[in-house]
Amino acid sequence: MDAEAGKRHATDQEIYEKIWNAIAERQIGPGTRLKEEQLADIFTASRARIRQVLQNLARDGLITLVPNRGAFVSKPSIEEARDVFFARRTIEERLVERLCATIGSAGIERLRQHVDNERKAHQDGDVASAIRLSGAFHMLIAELAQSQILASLLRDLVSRTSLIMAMYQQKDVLNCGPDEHAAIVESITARDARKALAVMHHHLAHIENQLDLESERVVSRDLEDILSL
Amino acid sequence: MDAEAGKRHATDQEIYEKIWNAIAERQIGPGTRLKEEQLADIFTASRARIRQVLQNLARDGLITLVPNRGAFVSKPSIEEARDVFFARRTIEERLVERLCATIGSAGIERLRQHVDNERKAHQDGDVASAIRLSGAFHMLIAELAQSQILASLLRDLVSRTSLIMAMYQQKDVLNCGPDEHAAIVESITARDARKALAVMHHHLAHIENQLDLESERVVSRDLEDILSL
DNA sequence: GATTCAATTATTGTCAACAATTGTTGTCGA
DNA sequence: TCGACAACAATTGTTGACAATAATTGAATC
Repeated sequence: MDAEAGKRHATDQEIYEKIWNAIAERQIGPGTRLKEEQLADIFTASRARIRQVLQNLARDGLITLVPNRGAFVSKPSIEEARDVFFARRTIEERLVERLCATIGSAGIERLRQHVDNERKAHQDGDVASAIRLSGAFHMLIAELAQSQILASLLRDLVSRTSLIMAMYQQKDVLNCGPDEHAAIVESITARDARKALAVMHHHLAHIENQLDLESERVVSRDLEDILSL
Repeated sequence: MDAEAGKRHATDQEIYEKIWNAIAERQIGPGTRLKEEQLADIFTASRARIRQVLQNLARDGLITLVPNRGAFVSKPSIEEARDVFFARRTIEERLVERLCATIGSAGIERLRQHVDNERKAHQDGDVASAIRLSGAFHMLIAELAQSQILASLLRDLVSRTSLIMAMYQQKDVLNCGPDEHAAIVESITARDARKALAVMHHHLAHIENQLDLESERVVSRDLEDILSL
């Protein structure tokens, strides 16, 4: 009994999440300008709080703050893109390695369930869900590996990856299909750390190799439509 | 011709750095309360900007923001401490591995020079410098490895490590002596990735094993003395 | 017609005052 | 003497207004 009342004031965290999601799910394209007042109107919050949130988003590399100009959704360069994947391999290979040693049956079940959901979204052609779940799979691995820190670091990297994909991915290639995720789960289940590490490496390399340096589409729809959900 | 004039207004970045350093170099102890107005006075800045800086520090885990209560220097639990070291091993092992493949003679020279400086501070009994340089060594490795992202992630982890040491390190054991750092440089110079990784692993494990779960000294001097340098 | 420069407008950066919250102190009663 | 309660003080949270800065428009000149 709090979620009604027309429109309650959103907390900083909620505003952050909304914008974060909108970017990570590629609803707001790279390069889009984010005006403070505009956001303040949308969330019925003061500019000061929006400002705080933007600062945080900038710290995660999702937006870029230009002094006296404002906030723009980041346009990662191809070098930054490769760096993101390097960092992801570093972290995620270690995570699956650890998972093989520590995961319990409940964890395995959660992974399987998740891949099933991914497969379903994929079959239904639900692209938005597919993208979201694909990122969530990697976050689930981090969560199960019980490293709070690496999980939070990876969270940022995954969202940046979405941004990179929005810019550089060839349009006909879908995200990562659920099959590679299934392979990862399989080797974790078998507790084969060597293989799990290799499969994860392959998976991330695969995504990276799909990058296309030419295309650079900009989406940029009206923010109001997206964020006021 | 700008550093005089009584006291120029410090930029946000500078304020952040000053506090960051004060914490990382263990001049401000864990648990110390950071009042906004107090800091505003010290830096002759408005509370709004201090607030912004505190938010950023909180995001890096250096301070903890309690709603309606204020900012406190974080007191990492022993579990968080172990997590930090796990994350550091993950990142730094990968960094030295890469360094073995990519470093040039100029980079090697910088590493050697740095270790020399460390050794000097160590011999002179200059504890403050020793602590600072010890952290800087790890940051130098990150910088030379040319991964912007891992470098910035490691930066946070190093500062958290300082905090952890301030809380849990047995008092007579010094930081990490320069010898282990020298060993790391040596194996990098030899481009022996296997060994470099092992030495780095050992080095971090060594530090972690020195942690003492009992002691929990709180320093907490007067902030004014520290930050107004 | 194109270019430079000035005036305008829109947007961000900064600040100081006000509101809300929390911790504390002092008082009253058992 | 101890505990509960109420007024107080100290600190954070929020807001709105104002100043500084950068983009834009329009006019004048070549």
